[in-house]
Amino acid sequence: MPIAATARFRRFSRAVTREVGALDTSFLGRGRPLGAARVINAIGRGRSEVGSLREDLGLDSGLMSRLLRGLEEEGLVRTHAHPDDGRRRVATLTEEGEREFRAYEELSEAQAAAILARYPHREALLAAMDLIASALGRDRLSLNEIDPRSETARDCLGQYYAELARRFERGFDVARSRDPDALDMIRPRGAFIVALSDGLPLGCVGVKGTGGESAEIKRLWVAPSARGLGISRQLMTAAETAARALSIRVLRLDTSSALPEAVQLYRKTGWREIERFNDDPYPDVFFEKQL
Amino acid sequence: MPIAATARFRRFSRAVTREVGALDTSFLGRGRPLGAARVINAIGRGRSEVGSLREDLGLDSGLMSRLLRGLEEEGLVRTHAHPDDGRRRVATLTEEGEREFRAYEELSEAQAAAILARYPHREALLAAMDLIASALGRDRLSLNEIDPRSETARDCLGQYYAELARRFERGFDVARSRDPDALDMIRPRGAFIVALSDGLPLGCVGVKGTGGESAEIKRLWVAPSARGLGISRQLMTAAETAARALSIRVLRLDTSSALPEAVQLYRKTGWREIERFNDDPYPDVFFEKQL
DNA sequence: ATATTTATCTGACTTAAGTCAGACATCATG
DNA sequence: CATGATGTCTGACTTAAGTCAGATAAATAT
Repeated sequence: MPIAATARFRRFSRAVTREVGALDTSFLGRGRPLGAARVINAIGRGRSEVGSLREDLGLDSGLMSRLLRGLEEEGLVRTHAHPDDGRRRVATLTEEGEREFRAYEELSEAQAAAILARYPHREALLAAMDLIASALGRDRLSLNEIDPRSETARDCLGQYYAELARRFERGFDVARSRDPDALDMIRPRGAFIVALSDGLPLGCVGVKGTGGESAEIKRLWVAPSARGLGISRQLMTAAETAARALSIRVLRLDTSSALPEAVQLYRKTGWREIERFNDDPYPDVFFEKQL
Repeated sequence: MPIAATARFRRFSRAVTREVGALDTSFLGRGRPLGAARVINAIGRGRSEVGSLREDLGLDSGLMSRLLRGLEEEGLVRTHAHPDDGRRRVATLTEEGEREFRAYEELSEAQAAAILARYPHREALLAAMDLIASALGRDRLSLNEIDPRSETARDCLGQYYAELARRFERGFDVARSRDPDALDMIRPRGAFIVALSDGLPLGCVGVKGTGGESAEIKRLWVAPSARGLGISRQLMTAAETAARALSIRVLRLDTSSALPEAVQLYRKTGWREIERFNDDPYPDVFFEKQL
């Protein structure tokens, strides 16, 4: 490792903890100690079982318990036994707790906006932040099957089309391509999978079913900031698993020699190149895989 | 502001505080509370007056005092009165304190290396980190006059030459260019100034004197990760100030139309384009400024 | 020379955070 | 249904961090 690398890393670490770290350690001025504020936020984000809360926040069970009692007394949280296991407890926010959670969210948004407003070249700064967040958080990636008509899915697809437009010499027009019908990518015919990191979509893939034993892989995309982290491979594995669960026996896909990384990936993961099987004007390479 | 910007920022902030922030809040396993460790590090980095220590670490004077007493008892720190002002106190590390400081540095380096080792595409990751650190730390930039033969200066110049080689169509060879003699960029003939952010050099500029009333500006360079933050302008201002202090009345410089940002900057800051004044093969634009 | 300001220090607090041992109820298993 | 394991809770601690009101001594102003 070159000597300078750690120096650069440490400079980054200092700059960030000074400017950004304060954000996470601040109580955001709501008159509540950090621990309690963190619990409210964790519950607000969907962590509800006490055990997983504890793990998430890295707290001792005694401390966790006391924090929850405190929030209960404040009227922000209610706890009840887990329906399947009376030992475990589940915490939920009361209406007032929800309000408090939203107040924290708004303050946090406002702080983020205030910090960003201070710097020029915001897009470059954000792109660098995306890259770092993706690299650091790569083991926290979650693959979720969602509705291809949902906002998250449309967000991914929009970025996918924009990228194709940039990559193809003649541009790309969705209308001219065979846009898979959304219903073909919903169970039981097919599936649509997104890779989420901390809520932000970083990639997607669709399995477009026909109702029979064959299906097509469509719309494989990974955000530029998250490339090189093996996300496309994870997405493809998830897509194949989903296809198997749908009793699909053979998968096909079309792609383009203008996307060499994609072609490479398919070659390396057991796909066999086949003859053209459609008359879509954009693709010029075709693959098949038996499951 | 687009809605997504704050979400991206917050994702970054979470990822970073989780992975990197822990570095700064950890005691690095030396059996000493964080506060004391931070004091050792601040002194080791050259903060010695108690007042500036306090400001740097953001501590109450009582707390600061107690931390210093603790470290004195441990035999790591010695304090004595400031020679010019008996009220102020100056803290220095004892030999044992120095050892302790180096131990912290080594642990911190090792942690940085361990984190970096986990990620592929290290150069891209580090470039993103540089960009962010420069943006966040831009008000912490310090301009220092140093010896052009020092390691820091040679580091800057090396990057400068590498950049020229990339930018010029025919490449760049230092030997073919009129490399300013280092002695001409040291007082009393001239000066060499670097911009340091948290110890890392982000830019440089040289004032190459002749011994008379005129001098040349040479080697203006800013690290790619730190462009667009106004550093070159700050460097030029510092160079002009240094030139005035050396009783120089007229500054000249040569540059190239292959470096449009530089040409732009000179035009905007009171420089007048003049005729070619040397036969260096690389430059094709020439400027002059009366001080 | 005296009064005021400034930099640091000391003592007496508070608060947040975290640890540990044991209590208690519930679940899984023979 | 007895047994041990599991998840949560309570009480009794410790430690780190930080606050605040003076005390003290040196510097500066009047």
